[in-house]
Amino acid sequence: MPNPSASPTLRCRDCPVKSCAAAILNAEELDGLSENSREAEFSKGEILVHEGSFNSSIIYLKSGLVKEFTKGSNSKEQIIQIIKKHSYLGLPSLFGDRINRYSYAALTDCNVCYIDIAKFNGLVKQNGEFAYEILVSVSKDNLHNFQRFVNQSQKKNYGRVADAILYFSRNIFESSVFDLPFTRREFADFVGVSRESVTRVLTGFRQEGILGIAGRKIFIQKEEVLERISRNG
DNA sequence: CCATTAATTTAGT
DNA sequence: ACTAAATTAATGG
Repeated sequence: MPNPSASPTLRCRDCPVKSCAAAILNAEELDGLSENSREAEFSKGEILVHEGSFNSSIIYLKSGLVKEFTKGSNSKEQIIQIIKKHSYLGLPSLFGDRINRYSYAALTDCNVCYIDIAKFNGLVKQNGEFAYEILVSVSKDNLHNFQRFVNQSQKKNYGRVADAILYFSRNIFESSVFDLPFTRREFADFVGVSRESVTRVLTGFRQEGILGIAGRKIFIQKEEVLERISRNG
């Protein structure tokens, strides 16, 4: 028996990792979805979508971590957000635009489903509950992101880095020990601080005994202090 | 396939 | 900007 990846594609109705929205769909709708989606794998570092490209499908992230980013006018990269598994990529530029406004790159190996955009739009138009779930996720992202950006813009380097560490710990990994999915460069692009400052702040935190750091491995030793730094900027 | 080495990327100052 | 370390790609067996 050759290769298992040649096995028949998993039908959407059998998918064990359906999104909240897809969980709403009935059997026929799911079968319709199956006919309009393709699975694909990406390995760490690969680009899933390039900013500026046509928007021909929506991507559902079955597993892995993805960064959503864009280039500012100074052509510096800005990471908008980290996207966890079981959510869609490309929703911000789905409605009312044919162009992807952001790029997406795999931070870890990923499994995704490409969903034809016409099919996806069709479901949104036909099924109010499906559309509602999509709206919920778009709105939540919006709130979270704006809150992060507002906080960020009001803080200095130490506060921004502390914020990001807490963000990873609480929102992404739900643990006080984790592997940063970022290079220092990416970390800098995420928090809007220079690469040098990121390492300065991190070694500062380590020297104060707030964090343990070994390469990309982080463990939080004094969460209260991090919170205080985050609050006071 | 594995082991070396060369090249590129990353981290820290 | 520069150096050292680490990661990745290329080469040869």
